[in-house]
Amino acid sequence: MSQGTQTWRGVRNRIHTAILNGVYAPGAKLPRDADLAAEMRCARSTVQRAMQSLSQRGIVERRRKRGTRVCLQPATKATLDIPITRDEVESRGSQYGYQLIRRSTEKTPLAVAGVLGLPQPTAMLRVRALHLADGRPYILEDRWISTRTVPEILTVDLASVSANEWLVRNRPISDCSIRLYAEAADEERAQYLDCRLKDALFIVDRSTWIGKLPITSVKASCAPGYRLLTRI
Amino acid sequence: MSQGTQTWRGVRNRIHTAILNGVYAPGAKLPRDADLAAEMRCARSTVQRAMQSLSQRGIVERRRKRGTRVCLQPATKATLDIPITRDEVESRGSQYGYQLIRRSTEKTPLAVAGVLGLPQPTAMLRVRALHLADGRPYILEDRWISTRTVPEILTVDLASVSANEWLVRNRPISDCSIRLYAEAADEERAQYLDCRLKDALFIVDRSTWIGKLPITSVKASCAPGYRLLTRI
DNA sequence: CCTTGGTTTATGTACGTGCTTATTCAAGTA
DNA sequence: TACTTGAATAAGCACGTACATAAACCAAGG
Repeated sequence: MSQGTQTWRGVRNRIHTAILNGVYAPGAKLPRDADLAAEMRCARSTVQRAMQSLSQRGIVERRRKRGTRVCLQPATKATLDIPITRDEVESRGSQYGYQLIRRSTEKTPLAVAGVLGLPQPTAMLRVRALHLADGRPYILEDRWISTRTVPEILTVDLASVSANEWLVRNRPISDCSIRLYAEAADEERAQYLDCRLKDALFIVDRSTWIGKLPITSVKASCAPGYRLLTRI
Repeated sequence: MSQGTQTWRGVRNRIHTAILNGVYAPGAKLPRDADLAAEMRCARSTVQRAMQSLSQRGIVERRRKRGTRVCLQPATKATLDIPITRDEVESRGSQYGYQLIRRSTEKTPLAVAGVLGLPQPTAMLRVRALHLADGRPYILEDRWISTRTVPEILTVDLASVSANEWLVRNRPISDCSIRLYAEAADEERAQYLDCRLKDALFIVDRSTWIGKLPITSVKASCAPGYRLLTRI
């Protein structure tokens, strides 16, 4: 039964194609799991497994008691991998380099306090650093780290190990929010990234928390030519 | 036992914190499911459910016979929703508008044939269109559609319904590849997007297939100020 | 007519069993 | 030495049952 109708993938595909063929219109309610199971001649748990996959993909929506319905607004769901920068560079076969630019303690700007959910600007550790690939600028990061949540960061030698790496390897996170956008290079970034003023930069703005406690917020400016790809 | 150790979330959290606390180092092998289940006093299937979640998040890697090991290269995994542009605009509370710019049949450039996996440039339907939010330019799309895979597209009135919408609502896809990057506005895009030459544009370059057959490849240039956010 | 509280219903979760399948490892063979 | 074969192993899957929980529905009471 490698591909048969009895496997949860098979059941998922049958339900999916039924939806795509209009057997169940967008917004329509599907039969209850038990009935589908009977129809498909499989166990309810197999239908459940199939439905789990379909709802993760945003194809159906399931609510207790309300039942299962076909999503009204289909959206492409894509998964992004944002690895540690060192790993990203090395997996491309390049030589990784890292350079600390500045380390200071400052009050967060309102925007940073805002995304981190802080009621008011707070003093945090600010770290600016440059990641290099084969000696050429790759990503310039401007990072704020909460010294309340991560006091140990003050004892780390950020000239030899990047905050990026140290945090990922030492601090669990429970929540993460990412904003992606484009921005023109200002003078400082043009200098560090070795590009021209107003060149289009790809920006990855990421904040992380453990529970409700903010850990860090980074604005990563990627050198021109950078591309972020989705996984499958 | 809403939060107890017997629920799969509970088990997942216990295993996760054990990993984070270094009980299982990166790359290390975890006990087999059955042993973990005994240790946690739960069924093996509960451990399986927990592991399913952990491996989806990229925290552990599971292979038959090889067992479960902690991932070596932790990467933040984020999920992007790319909705139909109309839905995106309307869910922000704006008025959606759409305007067809040009519709033609041309041979695909090498780059487009390349991402779609075609051995050589092929004639396809090319559609350029502008999506508007509250009457202002929002996204300019330059789309190629395979008339071999989707011949019906030739009969669709693309002046009244966007290809984006028609395809999503009428054509199932099995694979999708997305590239995100930044690019400077050229003269044509500056004109349509009502911005200045060389302004930084956020680009979403997306290709879709059904099986091995290419459906469409779009390069969407977003108006300055556009931000793509991750879901949760 | 509105509130309230119980009943019903459909999904969510837990468990244990039995079987399948990919992979490794070691022994045996050319 | 290299290549094949087979046994052992650990995850993957399917099933059936039992119970938990959220939400919708309905009926009784103020």
